[in-house]
Amino acid sequence: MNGHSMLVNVDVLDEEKVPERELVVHRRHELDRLLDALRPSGAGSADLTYLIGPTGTGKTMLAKLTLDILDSELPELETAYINCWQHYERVEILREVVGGLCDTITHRKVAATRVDMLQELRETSDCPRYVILDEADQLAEPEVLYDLIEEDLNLVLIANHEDDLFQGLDERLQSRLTVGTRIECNSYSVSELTAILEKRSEYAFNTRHYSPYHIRQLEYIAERADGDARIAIRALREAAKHGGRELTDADLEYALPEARTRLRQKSLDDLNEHQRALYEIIEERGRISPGDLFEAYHKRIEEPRTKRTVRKYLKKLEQYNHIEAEGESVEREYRPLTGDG
DNA sequence: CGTCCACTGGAAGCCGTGGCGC
DNA sequence: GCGCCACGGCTTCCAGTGGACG
Repeated sequence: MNGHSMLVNVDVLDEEKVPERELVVHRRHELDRLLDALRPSGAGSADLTYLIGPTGTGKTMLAKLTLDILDSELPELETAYINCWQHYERVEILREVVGGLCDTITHRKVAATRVDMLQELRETSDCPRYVILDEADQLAEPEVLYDLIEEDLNLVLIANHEDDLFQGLDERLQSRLTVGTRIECNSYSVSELTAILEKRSEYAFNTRHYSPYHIRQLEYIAERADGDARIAIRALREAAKHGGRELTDADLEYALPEARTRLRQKSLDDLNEHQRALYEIIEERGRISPGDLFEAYHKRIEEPRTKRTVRKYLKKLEQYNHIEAEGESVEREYRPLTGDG
């Protein structure tokens, strides 16, 4: 890139970091809509907003950025961000919500029952409160939504597909949930992704002039990223780390698969050795019955866990979209999921 | 049909850890 | 420093489900 390409701001190429507002190029409309939807209108009625779209389309970024902006406008508001992949049981979610919203360093952190926590929420309700439930379609017990909308909270639900969100809910709750604002984040087009990358590299490399060659490179990354901004941004970062003063095509060829592996690896890192062994076996076999899987796992690990625990691990792997379970009972089979999302 | 078998996931109990009050 | 106690990770036990087989 343009003579001296020094990476001056790595954070800009961190797909996890919430970017500055001016870095947002292709979600400005959605950002405004979300801000409008969430800004306290005075009515004080509980609000419900949906952010729907595939992975890597800026949903989490939008939600977090919006709360940052609102927070700077009205510092007294309280917010909680919860990723439902990490926490997906009813009490867990409530605990996180209470922890985030009620900064009362609860003397009784004990009080772990649902009713107690709802009570706690009710007692501390004088300022606007916002709860983001990310990956909300992963909720094991969507009834928790019922608890939350009862409590005059502003809920932002993030999910890939809206349908998944409503599965297995009783009609009463379903009709309560259909009233919210829907904001869709579709997959980025190649030109949108290119624009995002241009903006990012402008800040990351502190340069404003691109050679046509450089633009062409960003385009190339964008073409290969499947509309997923995380992959694109990560790839640019890997390329910058790999390359010298100027990015070469070889840097890009290295960076693209590297970005995917890294992103995948990052979620695999959350697994413990048992979960990883199970995943590896499933990946090696391609397709395996629970019995064979347990047997193979038993051989591979020195101190294997019991079947019951293994089942919990497998459930977790399913939650994380690393594997997929098919069929029931004796016909059950596990198989790996490679593409993400 | 009834019985067996493989499998899932809920419930309860065990135990080590870590925070808290004294 | 000591004892208490809740919590999380794990196990054990079990009810429920659905295919296979006599």
